[in-house]
Amino acid sequence: MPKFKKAERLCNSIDINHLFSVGQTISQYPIKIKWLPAQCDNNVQLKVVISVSKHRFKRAVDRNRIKRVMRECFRLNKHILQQVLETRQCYLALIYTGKEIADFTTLEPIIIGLFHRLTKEYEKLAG
RNA sequence: UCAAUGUGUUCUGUCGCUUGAAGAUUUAAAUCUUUAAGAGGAAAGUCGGGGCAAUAAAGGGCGCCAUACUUCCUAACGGGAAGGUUCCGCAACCGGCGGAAACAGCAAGUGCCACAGAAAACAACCGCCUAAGUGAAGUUUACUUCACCGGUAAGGGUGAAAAUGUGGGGUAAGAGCCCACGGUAUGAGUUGGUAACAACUUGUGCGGGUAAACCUUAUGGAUUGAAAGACCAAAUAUACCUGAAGGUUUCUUGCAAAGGAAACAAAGAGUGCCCGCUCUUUUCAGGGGGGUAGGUCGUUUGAUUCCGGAGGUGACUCCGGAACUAGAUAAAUGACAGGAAUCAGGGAAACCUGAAACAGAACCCCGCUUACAGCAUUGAACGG
RNA sequence: GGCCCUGUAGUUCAAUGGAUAGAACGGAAGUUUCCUAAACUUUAAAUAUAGGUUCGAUUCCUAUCGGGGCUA
Repeated sequence: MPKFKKAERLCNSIDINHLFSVGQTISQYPIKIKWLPAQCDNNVQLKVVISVSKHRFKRAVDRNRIKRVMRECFRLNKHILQQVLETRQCYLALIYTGKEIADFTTLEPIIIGLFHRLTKEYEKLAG
């Protein structure tokens, strides 16, 4: 069963700053992904930040809604990345750049496509 | 339609998140299994007030800020309840009802009042009056005219606002100068009321407005906010202490052994020299304080919620019983699928299609303000 | 989370409670020119919203809605 525990979230502010300053970007409307190969002590393959801009969505209800939908998409589809990574590790930041509130049904294919692109990029970088 | 009050849809399946409890695995932590719980009436705005914490404190004054009819409620408040007064409205008078009020003091001081207007505050520009006083002229010799000195707020196209209204007396002309009836401010007394205040009697007064202008009076307020604060504590550097290794030079106490102090950087000093020994520097090891990353507590048992009874016009209070009810921290409370109830449209019906607001806890309470679909209840001011 | 400041033409700024809210740049129209630029003339355009105090509010007060800053 796909799960999403606290250990898979990126909470350290130093790591987050490093990811946003050094990491590489791929994007497809309305989602942008920053990613960076990393090394960490734990046995976790992926560490993720999910972010929605306060500037675009002023009400907290809307932001929570989008973040929950994005988290659900990541939870159900992260096996695509995990197969490629095997024992290696990676930091991710999912950023929502759209202006309207999106459904689960519209977001899921976009995220699957982005993850497939990301696997190709990662293999190019690694090997 | 508007306003107020109440309510703020719900069930099942699969997968997932946070916290608590129990059990298992293993290495203390992590993982797995079972089970329980998991967003609002405003969680929002951050506008008042309080708890709590730190800092400063022996107390007081000035300053600054806030409040301002009365009594009460409350932990407290700029909140609330009941009442009073003034104003507005319900078509005028009376009563009644509905609504609003930053509702102490410009009769303490200072400032301001554009334009217009004689004048915007110690009112004399025009007008009215020459009775009294002085001078001149005329003649009827005690009068007239003129001038000076004056008197006067009754009238004057303005303005938001022009000096208490009407009538009479009075006067040279006038004037609360006097009188009557009013208006209004205030002092005293009586009655009613806890009080604000009301009614009546009586004295004194009446040169505008503005305090959401400075200000005066009275009352209250220390400052900063959980990112407060308390505790534990990697890595790195290290004050200090102990032990081991380990020099040189100088001074000093002492017969000597030995001890003390200072400097130097790779050794120095102590004996005439060497070995040895001692000290210092230095190096290593251990301890150790403060403290960063990080973590724990603060943190959810409280001015708590529900039920019943009693008191009070009411806000609210008291008594008894029962219950434990989110606790995240780059931030959980979700996703998908299928129903039920509500509303709208279509349809004879079965049913089909669509809609469902405002909005997301962050230390905790009490209020206020603002937003709000649908449903329910209540109200939306009259007689003589 | 907490604490502050601020809102005026399209933009940047003025205006002691007092006449029709002013200036610069920009916009529009015209003059000039063969055309453009420059220059000149004219013109449109604003007090965030809603109440209140006052004779009168951009200014004073209250609430709401925006914008910005500080605090780790």
